[in-house]
Amino acid sequence: MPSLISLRAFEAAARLGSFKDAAEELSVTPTAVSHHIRGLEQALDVQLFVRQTRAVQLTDTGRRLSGRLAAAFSEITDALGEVHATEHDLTVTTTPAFAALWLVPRMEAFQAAHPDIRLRLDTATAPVDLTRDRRIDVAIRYGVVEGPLVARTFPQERIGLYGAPDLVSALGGRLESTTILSTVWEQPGLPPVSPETWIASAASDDRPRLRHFEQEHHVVQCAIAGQGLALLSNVLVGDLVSGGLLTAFRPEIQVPGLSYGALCLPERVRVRKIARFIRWLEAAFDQD
Amino acid sequence: MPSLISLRAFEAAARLGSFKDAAEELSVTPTAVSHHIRGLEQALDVQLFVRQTRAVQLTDTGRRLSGRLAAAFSEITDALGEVHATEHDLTVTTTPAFAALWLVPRMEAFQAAHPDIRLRLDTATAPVDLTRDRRIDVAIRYGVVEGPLVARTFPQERIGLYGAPDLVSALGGRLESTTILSTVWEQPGLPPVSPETWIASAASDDRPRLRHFEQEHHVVQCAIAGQGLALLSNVLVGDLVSGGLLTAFRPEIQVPGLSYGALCLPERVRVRKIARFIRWLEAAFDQD
DNA sequence: ATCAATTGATGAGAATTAATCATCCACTTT
DNA sequence: AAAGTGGATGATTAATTCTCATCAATTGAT
Repeated sequence: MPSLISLRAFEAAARLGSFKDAAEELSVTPTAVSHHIRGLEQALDVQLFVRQTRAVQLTDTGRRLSGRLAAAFSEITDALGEVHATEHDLTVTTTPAFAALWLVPRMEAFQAAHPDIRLRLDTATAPVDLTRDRRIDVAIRYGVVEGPLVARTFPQERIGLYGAPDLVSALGGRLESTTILSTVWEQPGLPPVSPETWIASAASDDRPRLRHFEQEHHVVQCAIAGQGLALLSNVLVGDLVSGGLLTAFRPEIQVPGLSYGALCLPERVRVRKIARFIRWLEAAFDQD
Repeated sequence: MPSLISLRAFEAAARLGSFKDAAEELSVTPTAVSHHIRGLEQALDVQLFVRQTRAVQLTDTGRRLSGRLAAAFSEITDALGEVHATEHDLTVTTTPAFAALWLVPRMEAFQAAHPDIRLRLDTATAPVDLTRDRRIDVAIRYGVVEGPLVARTFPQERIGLYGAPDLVSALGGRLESTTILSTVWEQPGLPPVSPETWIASAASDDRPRLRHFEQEHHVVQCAIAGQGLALLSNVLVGDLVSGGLLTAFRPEIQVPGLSYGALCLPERVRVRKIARFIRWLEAAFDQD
């Protein structure tokens, strides 16, 4: 059997119709390709190319062979790619807000710590069934943690009011003249905290305006723009507070929220890339 | 991309479940296989085998990869085999009698002259349509030579009576007491010579018995056994006469027969293996 | 018409890969 | 306990693969 390398050289030359181009694709010199193809022709005792001046042309036999070789090599490439993807690509699904406010800013650190794992984010809004869609490796969910999927629940969040620093200091602890920005939750029971809850916790008589958004993300943007106080989880606003974009309004009043949890199929908890990611998640939560 | 050789080593090891067996299949030492697979695992950063004592076991990933690699390598092997077959296997179809009496005894000489061409004989009795069945390269036909397929017609045969030497000398030129053995021809008009024609040519009044066979081959066997005189072509009996198995009865009486011809598709006359075979056929006919 | 540029062919030598050798190791069998 | 088995490892050798230096045959541009 002729060497596989010469077969690959032939396949590339056949596909590109040029030894020179094949050589370039394979990162070798045209000489190497020429040698390989000549050797192949001798080994098979078959003419594969008709040499013309400054050009080569496939024979019928060469064309038939190259077609099948192309299919075989592409199968090999695909198979290797699939292995790499399933071993080294990690797809995480989570809410847009958690992704944007917590995960994305930390992804670079994860990549630095695990350069061999490529993190892919799935931000489709519909809840994903891990048992169905095997392309998802890990889901980070908020609140309800049910079924056999739990891998790890992270510390309970605390919910408070956050606003742009200028606004917060201008208010001086009074809510009367401002707006509370909050999110409309589709799932019943989520979250356990509403603007009213917070006001009750603060034992305040103020009656601020209320504004509701579909997307938690928008709540945040609005708050940063100074248009009101956002009712948000400490987990989500942590970076924004450290960055000086937001600051807590009466930080002593924090209502307990729910928890984030990382979920994956039980049989996959020990898959290396998944175990690594969850371990990294734990450490990152602990650092907050 | 990891080296194709290590992929092949892995595929063999996966298929056989043993580095040692894979090494044997590939005609290398187990050490080489071990090195390759380790290198592959490092290149892909994936574990392919779980090493146990004196045994290895595929991981899930390894199994998936090896399956696809096996398909790819088998495609490569098949493609190479097909190329070799279409280039170096030459399938000839002809009549059973011509095959047995003329071609087969000369095949060895052809093989010696063209060791890179493997001659295959198709002795199916039904006439073959070369335009339909592309597995047949050359047909050697008798008599009717029609259509666009003619490659070469060989010299006209002569038909005479042949018998075992003892019988022929015992007869002393008289036909009365013997039997004429001949073949029943399915195609009308073939051959142009019947026992009656020969008797007429000999201007003989003898009335020998006649015996007809389906197969020309059987006529020959019967004649060799001394059971009568066979009406046969000089082409077919040439070797038997030189070998002393048969001898001509009244050799001066020879009726002209038809010709054998080699046929192939016009566009394939110049294919190397076909051209070589036909050239060899010509030379062999000339030698008779 | 000349001269550079392009594509491929060749043979010799360098560089890279692959294979082996010599040893180990962890068991299993006798 | 000794011998046998299947695999692992590192150093060394063998083999393959690639490049370099040159040629050759055109084509296209000046």
